[in-house]
Amino acid sequence: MKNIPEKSKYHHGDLRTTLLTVAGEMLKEGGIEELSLRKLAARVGVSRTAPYHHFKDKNALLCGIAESGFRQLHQMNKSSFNADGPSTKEKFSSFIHEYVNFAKANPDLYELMFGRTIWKQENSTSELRDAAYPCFQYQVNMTREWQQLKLLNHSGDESALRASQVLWGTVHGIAKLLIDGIYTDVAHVE
Amino acid sequence: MKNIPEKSKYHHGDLRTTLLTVAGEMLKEGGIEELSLRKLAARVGVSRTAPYHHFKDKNALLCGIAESGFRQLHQMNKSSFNADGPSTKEKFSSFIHEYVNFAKANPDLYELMFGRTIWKQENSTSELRDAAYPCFQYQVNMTREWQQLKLLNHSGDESALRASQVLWGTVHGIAKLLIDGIYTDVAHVE
DNA sequence: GACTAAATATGACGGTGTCAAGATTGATTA
DNA sequence: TAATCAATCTTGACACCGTCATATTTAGTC
Repeated sequence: MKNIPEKSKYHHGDLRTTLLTVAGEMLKEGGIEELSLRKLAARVGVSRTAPYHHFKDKNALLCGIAESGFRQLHQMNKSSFNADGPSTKEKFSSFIHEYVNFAKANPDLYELMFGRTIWKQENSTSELRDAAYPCFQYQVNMTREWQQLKLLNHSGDESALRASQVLWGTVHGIAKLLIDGIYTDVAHVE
Repeated sequence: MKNIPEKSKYHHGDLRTTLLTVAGEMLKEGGIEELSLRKLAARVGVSRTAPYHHFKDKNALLCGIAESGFRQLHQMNKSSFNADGPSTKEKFSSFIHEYVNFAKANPDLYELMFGRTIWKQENSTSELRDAAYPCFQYQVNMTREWQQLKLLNHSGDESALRASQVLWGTVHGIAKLLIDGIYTDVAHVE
């Protein structure tokens, strides 16, 4: 796992990355309320204030976690959309499934990514936005193609942006209902 | 506003209700992270531990807030659905608008009501469930009627429950996107 | 009027985010 | 090589927070 450490003790060498990784683990284990900077620092084996040299805030740390979540999601979408084998329709279906499964597999991460905590007010880091917006944009692009291929209702003057918002809204809503345990089956999506 | 107090000082007389009201105000003002039991108690003019005689937990207080939110939403749906004047189609449209506007007007309350905080694990109070489930059920019933009136696609063996889940998921997703400021216009919903 | 139970208050404990000031180290440069 | 410096990490401190145990006050009841 670790190849660089084992040398010094004082300087960790790769604290920022380690913090993000371990924080992600803690988020998955106990949800966001179990994620404290102090416990995180203890778990990494570093003093309580060490993280402050890599993240301005707890909020900045959360933004960092969400950021990597968006990159992961974006990557997932790309490889799903650009797959060679399956037909467009199959790829569309698999996109939906993958999206919802991502949310279901990482409920707390998903809630963090799309929740109010990091987005409201001026909380969002510029790095977060740099990771999230391309991800959003990619979904708009996907929607545009699906529209052109008549896979989606291109009713009237519906722009790709609006269609994407509706489509994404639907998927997002279903994902959230799924996360909160009200909806349990992923078998039917269209 | 207040008619009962001004008598004793030690016994508030209606603490539980007051706590819920003021907590709701604080939620609206500063979001959930600005809502602490201590500040709430101070604002109400009572000691820090007084609320514990009316709510077991902070979580129980949050459940109480969400509970009244669900009752409000349920009431809104009922009066919208049972209105006399407008046609069914108009009522359907107004239901959607009202729902989304409710979310937009009370973003933090909405996030609390449908968020992970109070629903995950065993956090939800039985009183909360007693307020929320009928609200959910009512939406299913509304959907069933709309289906029967051919206002919604009754494609194949789609049950009312499933249709409701999809419809509600869509509206919910759009509402959340709206709250987080990505989506700004409420003009087009169908 | 005495008693009981509910409502409120005070004190204390461990946990949290974060700032300020000092200690340690790796890299730079003279 | 030796000195310097900036980055990194630590320790100490502060103000919050949720919550428990205990004492105090009051309202209602017999």
